Amino acid sequence: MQIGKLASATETSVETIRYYEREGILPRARRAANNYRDYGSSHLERLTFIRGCRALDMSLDEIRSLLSLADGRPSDCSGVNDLLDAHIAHVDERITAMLALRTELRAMREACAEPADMAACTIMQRLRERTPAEAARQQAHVRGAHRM
Amino acid sequence: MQIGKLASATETSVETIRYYEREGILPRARRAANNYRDYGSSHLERLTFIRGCRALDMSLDEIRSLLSLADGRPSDCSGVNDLLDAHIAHVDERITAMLALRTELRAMREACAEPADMAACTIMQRLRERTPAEAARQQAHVRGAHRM
DNA sequence: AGAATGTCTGCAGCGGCTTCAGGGTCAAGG
DNA sequence: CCTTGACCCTGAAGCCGCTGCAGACATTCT
Repeated sequence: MQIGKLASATETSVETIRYYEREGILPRARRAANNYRDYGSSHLERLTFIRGCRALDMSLDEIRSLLSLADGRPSDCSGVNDLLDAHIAHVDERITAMLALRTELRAMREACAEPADMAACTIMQRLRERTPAEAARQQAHVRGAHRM
Repeated sequence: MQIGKLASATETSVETIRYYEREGILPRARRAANNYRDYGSSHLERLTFIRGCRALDMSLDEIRSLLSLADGRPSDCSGVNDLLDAHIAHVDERITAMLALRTELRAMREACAEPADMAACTIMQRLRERTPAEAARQQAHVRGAHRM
């Protein structure tokens, strides 16, 4: 199977597949005589798995962990459960932060129901008056990434 | 005011302030004789505004728009309202996506309540069986960025 | 004089791609 | 045989919003 077929079969772009290979998350394909990548069903399965995890917003590192847990010596799946729990907790945090954000945004927006003069615009006023402390309270978990 | 003081007054890192200057979102400070940046109250206000917007998860481009709306010829604030509406809509989309994501993750996790054999782990099974179509449904709005 | 602290510039790195430049390969049609 | 077009290749740069680092200069304190 050429890369284009694998791409359409998994609804992944060709570039993303090459990126996954560079990242070592998708094993290298063997090459045909013309140097084209040649994929088999194991690649298809692996990539399907990866894309499924990505759709659940796992990081490539989380996926790597999952894959190595799966490939490891026969064991129970408690490591998998733990990883999922941690991921769910992370998603929870983001949801909480985003809900608080929305509440605040809506409150601001409603305070300025009918367009006023720019100088009198309550939205702009509130933005100007924000203290760092207020601002800081939000910041933390809004952004999606898995940084710490 | 030196950059360090501005940084602590706004709870922003020194590097971020210099970054904002490079990006042209914070005007350049005049320089003291020793080439140190020297900030006044207008910079403090501007940076406070910027950080407030960032805490509301606006992109630097959105903030730029807001600032140019504010600096533009005396007008009403309907442009500001529109921008806020668009931003709120965007936040809504992300929340919806994240809630769906959480529902799915929880369902997966619960299906594998007590750790089983890896081969039998329902979590791993579901990850393996995911179709691209299923995966695609989520993808879209989970990620935070303002790309289209 | 030396140490600690602050500032300066410029550049590289993060994640997860996406895009681009500049090429090679191959099957179908004229 | 030659062209067209669809596919493939590599390597590097760009996206966002920072963050961190290296190496140098300034200032202040002891």
